[in-house]
Amino acid sequence: MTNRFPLTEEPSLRADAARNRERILAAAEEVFLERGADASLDDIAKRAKVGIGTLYRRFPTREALLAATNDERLMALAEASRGRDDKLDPDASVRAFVKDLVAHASHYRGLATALGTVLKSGTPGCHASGEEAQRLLLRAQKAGAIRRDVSVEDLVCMVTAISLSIEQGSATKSRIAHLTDLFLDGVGVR
Amino acid sequence: MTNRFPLTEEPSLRADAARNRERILAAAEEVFLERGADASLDDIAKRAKVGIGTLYRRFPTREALLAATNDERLMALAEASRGRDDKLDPDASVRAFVKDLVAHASHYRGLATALGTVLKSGTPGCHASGEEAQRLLLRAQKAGAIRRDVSVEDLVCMVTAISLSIEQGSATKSRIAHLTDLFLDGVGVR
DNA sequence: TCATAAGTGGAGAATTGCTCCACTTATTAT
DNA sequence: ATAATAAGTGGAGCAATTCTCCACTTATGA
Repeated sequence: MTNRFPLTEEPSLRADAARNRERILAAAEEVFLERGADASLDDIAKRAKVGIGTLYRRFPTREALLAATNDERLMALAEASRGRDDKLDPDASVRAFVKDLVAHASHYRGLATALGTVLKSGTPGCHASGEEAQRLLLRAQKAGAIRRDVSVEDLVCMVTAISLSIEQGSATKSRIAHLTDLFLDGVGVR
Repeated sequence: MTNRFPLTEEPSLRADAARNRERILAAAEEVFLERGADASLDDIAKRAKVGIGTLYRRFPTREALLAATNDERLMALAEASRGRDDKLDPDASVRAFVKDLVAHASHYRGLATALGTVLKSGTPGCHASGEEAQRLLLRAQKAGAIRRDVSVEDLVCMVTAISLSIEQGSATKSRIAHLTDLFLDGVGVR
């Protein structure tokens, strides 16, 4: 019962096209991981054993491809959050979610920079994690754990910032935790 | 008595080379402003009426050119901060400095992303603003206005994040101010 | 089995980054 | 002034990359 459609395309693809789509996504995942978000799209097409034209037909822009490759992970992230929030108080839920998102954005080089665009792309996973963020935020605000004037965009901005600083060199685990806590303290009530 | 050397080069350049260097910097400033930090270096060379080889000889990487074009502004920023801090309390000084830096990083598209690299480039202006940030931070920490566990890198990280979110669309003045205040609240003492 | 809509692949044009080196020019010593 | 030379110049050219276009191939359902 988990999404009957391949991933995002509603007007079901022809069998071979769907197969190629998956091949491209798998290849993109690998190549992005090895070379970062600005890897050559030709490389991805080659690894998927597909013409470059096919890749462009299915994913007109690099962002579309990035969004698609991140879709599953974002969906999982949203589900994980929903699945645990009766075990955590509102504040801790938000913290956990943000930390997950930071980990996600640091999955490979360049993803952090693209995160804002990716999250706006509207694929199911992006949508789900956006909704989840909204839900967590509201809950925490009702509980008085987070300031009223903080928006989901603010949270995304934080995650981007932390992930970027991780990318740009000084990337110790403790520093990540420090930055995350620092920023999360900032959005807390005074 | 304001720096006798062109800008950063110690082993004084030949007259024509120094002239060309200035022409490149002026052209780069214009082109970056029009087209963003990822503008074509060929365009810059053309506008400066200089061969592309000359540009590369003087600025081996795009980062070097970016750093050089931002050097003067960063120096001015540091000086402005030094010049006003007896009029402001430690907390307000830091806030003003950070807001200036955000404005600087939003000067053209792409600069925010490069800010971290630029600030590490070691040109006089970068060094001066780094020192000033350190000084302001220490002062505010001694006064108990800012948490002890906040570093200059944390501040840079904040500035990058805010500037990035400005670049990525939603860029109202009020939002900039909001984000800046939000983050600055985060680094304050509890 | 066939008509055709859907899909494919890759040649090629356009852009950009960057190197290399044959030439030109400023500077210094005489 | 002039010659020697160190410093500087320009741009041809190669390599990498993005993206378009269209002649061909293939899945599908009637």
